[in-house]
Amino acid sequence: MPPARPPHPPVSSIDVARLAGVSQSAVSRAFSPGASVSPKMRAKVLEAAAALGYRPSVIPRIMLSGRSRMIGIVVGGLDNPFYAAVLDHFATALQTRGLQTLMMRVPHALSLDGALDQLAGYRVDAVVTALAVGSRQAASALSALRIPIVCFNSRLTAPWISTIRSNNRAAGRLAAELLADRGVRRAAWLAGPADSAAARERGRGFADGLAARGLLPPIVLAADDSYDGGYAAMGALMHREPPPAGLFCSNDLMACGAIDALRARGLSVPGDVLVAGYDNIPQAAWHGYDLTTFDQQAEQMAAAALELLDDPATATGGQSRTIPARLIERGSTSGLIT
Amino acid sequence: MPPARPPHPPVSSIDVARLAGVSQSAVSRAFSPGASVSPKMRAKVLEAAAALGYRPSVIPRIMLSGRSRMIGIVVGGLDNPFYAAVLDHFATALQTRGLQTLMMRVPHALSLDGALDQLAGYRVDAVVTALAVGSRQAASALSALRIPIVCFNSRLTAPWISTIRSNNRAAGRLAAELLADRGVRRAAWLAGPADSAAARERGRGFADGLAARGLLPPIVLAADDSYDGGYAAMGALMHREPPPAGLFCSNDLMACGAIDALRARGLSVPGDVLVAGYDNIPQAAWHGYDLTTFDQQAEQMAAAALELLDDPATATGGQSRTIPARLIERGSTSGLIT
DNA sequence: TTGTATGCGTTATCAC
DNA sequence: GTGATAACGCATACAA
Repeated sequence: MPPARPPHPPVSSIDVARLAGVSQSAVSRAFSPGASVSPKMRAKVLEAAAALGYRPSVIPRIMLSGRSRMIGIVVGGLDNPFYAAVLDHFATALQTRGLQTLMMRVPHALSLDGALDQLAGYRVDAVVTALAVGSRQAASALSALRIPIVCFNSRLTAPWISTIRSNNRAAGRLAAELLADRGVRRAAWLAGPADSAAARERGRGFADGLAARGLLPPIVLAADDSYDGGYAAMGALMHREPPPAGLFCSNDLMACGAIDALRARGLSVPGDVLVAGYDNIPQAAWHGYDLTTFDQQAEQMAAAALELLDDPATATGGQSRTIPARLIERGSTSGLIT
Repeated sequence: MPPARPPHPPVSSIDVARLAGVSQSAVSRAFSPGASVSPKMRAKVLEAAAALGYRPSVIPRIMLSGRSRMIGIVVGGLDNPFYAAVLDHFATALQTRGLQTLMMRVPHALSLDGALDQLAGYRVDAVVTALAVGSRQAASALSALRIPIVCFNSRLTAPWISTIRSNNRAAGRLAAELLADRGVRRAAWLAGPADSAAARERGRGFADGLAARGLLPPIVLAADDSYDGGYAAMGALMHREPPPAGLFCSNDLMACGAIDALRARGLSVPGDVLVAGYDNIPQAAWHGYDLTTFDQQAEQMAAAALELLDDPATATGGQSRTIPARLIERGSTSGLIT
């Protein structure tokens, strides 16, 4: 028994050739832009193709060329608008170049290699991920697949693995200086989950910046990487002690939660507390938050990733590009405390 | 000259067979779960495969089986958290079943057929889209592709095209009743873009519900389908006349904008104006908005779509399923106006 | 310009 | 349990 075919098999070039009374290669040529076909032949083929509803399959092309024109993208949850924006920009950029987006959603950073195994089976030309590659051991497993991989905001580079990063540490320093300039003497750092290297760098930069101004180290709050996490952490802090005058959050989602927690306790932002975040998600610009933040410029990150992948010399990995985060100053840090 | 191959061709089963000194079919069997291979043979093959970094390609399997195990999903912009959530749930559901997500992002609903042409070339097993199929003419073009298509919130069904809908009209009525029960005598409807059939139904239901209570028809505000659209439309209304006591918005994003516009004018929600939205995006639950809304239950919509596609009898289209929207009552409609 | 033949990497069938 | 072989749909080198 032959392998089970789908109930409605797609029309093949042979079907079209039969109907048009020509060879199968003629059909192929009629659909190939630069091929040598007489206009008459092309017309005959296209007519038969239209009658049957024929679409050339790219699958055999993948076998012949060894390139699928599909790029795998691995994301960890689109409930954070920043990741949704990254995916959005990336898919748009890929389509402009005639590439497809094979998307995988993974629950944890740990499942990255499992996802990559599957993507490798589909022979994706490259993989882009917002997830960090945790260990050097995981990296060598990925290197073994010999598929170009670009990570956003991961420190690590390796054969076949490149990195696009935001200048997290400098941004953290800048946040500290901004708050200090506004008169903040006592600041807090709302840290994300411990496994994010990028968030750690932002926190370190923030502490550096405070120290450079002769201020005390920040109160460090650990929280879940979400609106609720920011809300809960800020609420918990205020049970114990008076809130600091300045708050820097490892992302905007947490910052929005923190702001709402402060306001729920009757405090004003920026009247009583200045707040800054990171990512510049759309909600940061909403009038209810008007949040000062750092724009990671997702569009440029996507462009940089494709640039790395386009060039055979850099596609084999080991590259690192830094896209500077731009400070977006808004109302949440405009209150002047003196 | 043979066709240009990529600089680093993937390892094939023949390479593994050569290294292990076995036949190529033995390699295939070693990687097929239920095949008859001796443990010794399997071990030998797996060792050689690991040494070379071999991953079986699914591309030839697609050619033989006629099924790619890829589902195309066409979305129109992830800046709306609702669409991001739909995509998120869908990708998760697909992965649970071992299916891949081939994502396409299209600028306008008009480009749906262009996107489908490309997806057809990749021989996706089905297509799911949150975009509405505009005309019956467009539908017949899609039907010709003979690929199962599931549309969210489109009215139209056709051969190969099924629909998963929210009970928009009933929800609109319910919104009207809720506001009327709270003492609203004069209400407004913040309509989305004209091309959304779902939004139109919500508005019609809202008008129906107001009429059933003997109230005047709603003030209709046309706006862009976004936060800024809601903000601008609400702001413009207040330039002309006093705001209505109740507002129903065709989606949450616009509702958030409208709330911020009201507050920017010194009005309170829900103190002065009651507001309800649609979609139950995460931001609706944020404490700053606390927005009453209708949950479209994206997870169930995704499940229903897969159920339609799983059954060969329903995969060929013409089906319609309704997932009831659940009213989520929050603080934005809690003010009692008497 | 057009037709014929070959190969891409895998699975299924058949003979051993 | 194992190896040889056909087939999937298309693009290409070559022959006509």
